Amino acid sequence: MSNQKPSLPKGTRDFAPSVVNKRNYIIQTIRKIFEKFGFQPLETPTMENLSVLTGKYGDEGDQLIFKVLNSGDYLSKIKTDLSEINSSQLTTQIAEKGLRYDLTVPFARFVVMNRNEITFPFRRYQIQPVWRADRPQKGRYREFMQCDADVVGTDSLLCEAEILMMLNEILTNLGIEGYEIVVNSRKILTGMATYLGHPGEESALCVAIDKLDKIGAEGVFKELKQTGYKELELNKLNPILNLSGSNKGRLATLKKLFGNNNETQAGIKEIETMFSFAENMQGNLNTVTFDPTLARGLSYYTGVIFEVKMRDGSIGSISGGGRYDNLTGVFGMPDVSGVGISLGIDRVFDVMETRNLFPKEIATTTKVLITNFGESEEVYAQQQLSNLRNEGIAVELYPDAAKLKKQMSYANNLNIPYVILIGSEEIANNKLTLKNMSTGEQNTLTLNEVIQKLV
RNA sequence: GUGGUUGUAGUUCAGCUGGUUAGAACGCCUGAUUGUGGUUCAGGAGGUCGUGGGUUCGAACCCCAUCUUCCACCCCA
Repeated sequence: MSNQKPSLPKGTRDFAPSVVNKRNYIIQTIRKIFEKFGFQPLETPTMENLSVLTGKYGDEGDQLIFKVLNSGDYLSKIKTDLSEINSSQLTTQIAEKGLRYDLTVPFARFVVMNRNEITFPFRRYQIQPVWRADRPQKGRYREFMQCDADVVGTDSLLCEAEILMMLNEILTNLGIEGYEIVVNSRKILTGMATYLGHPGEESALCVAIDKLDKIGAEGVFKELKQTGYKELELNKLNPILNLSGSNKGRLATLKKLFGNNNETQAGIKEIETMFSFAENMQGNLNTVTFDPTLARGLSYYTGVIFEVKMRDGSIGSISGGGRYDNLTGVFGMPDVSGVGISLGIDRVFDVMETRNLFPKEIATTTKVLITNFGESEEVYAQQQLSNLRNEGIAVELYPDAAKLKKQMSYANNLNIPYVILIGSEEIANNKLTLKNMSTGEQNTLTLNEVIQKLV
């Protein structure tokens, strides 16, 4: 038999038990908070029909969708001459399914398909992996986990305000500091294009203006000139790029600047309303920055947009989202407004790992190891094992009568917090010796005393 | 998708202009310590140098291809 070297597809990873425990810690924290805000869980299939996915993420996005080859002898079913078609035409003939690219579009599809069963407004959260055929980099994987919370069926800005609250609560609970929730409105960007004399051309503006941090005002201008913006028009952009002061001050300045530009004023109003709702709920707005140059996000956003980034710039955004007024429209269900955010737990993980933010005790789910002294102690040990499990304590008995040193280092390496020693003395007195592995302290106790300490 | 970069022990990395048996630290195993881990000490095991070709008397080192890693662009969690 030939010896083949095992390997993993590019951009995918195994998660060892200690890593899964850390990821679960993040997921549980997020889930708990999503549920506290009234969101209900939803899961959708790994695969969607390509007709559902295609065209929702722009041309670039379409290319990043992993396609799933049709089953059977798909080649024989091709009707056209292979030499006359290109790869993308071939793709439509041999692949009708693709892997989920995000959780928002499958959610929209679900809402449309189940519109008669759903009670609106519908709040759901969804925690599942998604796949993108992107070129991997740090914090960028081909398979990664997204945690989404969306509300559809209302255009109330209460939802946006709640998103700010949830993000704060999640990140604070995880112990993450130095993050910034950046907000803007797509309407402000649309209005900005009009204001600069290019109505309806905000996408070029968005692409350029979003890079302000990276390439500076000159870079933005240079890029916009290439797409048809003129020097004179661009000068009007300066006061926007140079906004300073508090969120309220910036909003006020912008309001004056844009005068009777209705689109922009509507966007500003949205942000103001969102802020005041959050204030009513005692939300912390110190972590929130209104930035009219934030332009990230997928093409379907129409209202407020969000992005969470680390102030030290150590990683790309850890969360993004916004309001989309017509996502269900493409599936034949118009006039349904939705808003949501997506947290990338792989990036949250990377931030927490580099900053050592994971509590030590989550490294394992096992609470206690019972040592194995050999055949004569086995019966008693197995009984105690069962007694502890019946109390809901996560416990394992070392399966072999290995040297105690080996059993102890097993518990130590796996970060199991307690060890119970059962030898002839313990059996004779009907007791257990409980050792705390972090303090080294140990006591001989009755079963009930042990249970009280461990529960 | 475009351009660049990386790959040597379980892990992180040395390895000179191509020249004998490829090194270190940490980890692992054994013992000091037959009822005590995390510290200490003594000893030991472990590598087809990512993979496949090529150049050469000779390749971890040079060339080509391929996979992988990371970076920039694009885009994004």
